[in-house]
Amino acid sequence: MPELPEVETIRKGLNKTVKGKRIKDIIIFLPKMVRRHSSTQELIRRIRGKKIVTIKRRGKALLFILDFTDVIIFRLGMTGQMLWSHPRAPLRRDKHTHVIIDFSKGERILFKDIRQFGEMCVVKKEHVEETLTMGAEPLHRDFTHETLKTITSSPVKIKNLLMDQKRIAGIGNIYSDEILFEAGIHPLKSGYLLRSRELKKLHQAIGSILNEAIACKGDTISQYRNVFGESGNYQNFHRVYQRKGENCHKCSTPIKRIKLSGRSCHYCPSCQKS
DNA sequence: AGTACGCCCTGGCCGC
DNA sequence: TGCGGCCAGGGCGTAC
Repeated sequence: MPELPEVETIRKGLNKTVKGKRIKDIIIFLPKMVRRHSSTQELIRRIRGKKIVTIKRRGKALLFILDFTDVIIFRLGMTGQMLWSHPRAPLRRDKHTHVIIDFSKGERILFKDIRQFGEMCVVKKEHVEETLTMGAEPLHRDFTHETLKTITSSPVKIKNLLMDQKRIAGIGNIYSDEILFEAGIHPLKSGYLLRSRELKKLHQAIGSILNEAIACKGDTISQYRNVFGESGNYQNFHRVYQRKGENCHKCSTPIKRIKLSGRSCHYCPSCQKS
């Protein structure tokens, strides 16, 4: 389940491997992975022969900036992977490889996705934002205490606020649980009930947890791998996520798990007060 | 407006 | 070495 830290790790790997290179061809094995296009032919036509200027990230989306006007947007969904295959390596396509981007000398990027919730599309640079409709970037310098205060001025439960991509981009189920534990805030608390001190802790926790996870090269619960096929390490440092019944590291109270809007939600009933 | 829930989808796991 | 049933959830659509 790639969230911001996993996508950021993949982005770095892509910039190490295929930045500045020209796309020789793109092969779509599963047409439904391509969204927002009348035909895959149209998408292929716009990508083939183009150079990748750089790879950026917006929330959980990867942006391949092409010369001169287009951008390829990839969303990895739950189980999407972007795997780099070095030049002259034998092609290893399994049934979950839905898209292959070919460079020269057999160098490739494989877009794999077991559950097929991922997607890709091509849009003009100036249409990226309106296509994604995402909120604030939590690691950007303009994500201030005031930004967070505005975002959380709502009766919506704080866990849902953090996961709402239109408010904050890139935080999913794992990191929202971890961030709320770190900030000592109960997941069911309404955003507008947060006191100034809690907002400050939440703002700090968003930065520290996401950066810590990036330093670990992401979180490998099951499917996540970076472009080199390597796992991340953050799963070894979970404070609450998938630790139902285990003791809280701070107070030894068993971690609770509840359902919220169809998603599992983990927290310490003692450390996280409503 | 906020929330619940179904849908897309596959693999892992459980019970028999 | 089955097999049915359930679960995981990102994002979106729909219903209340």
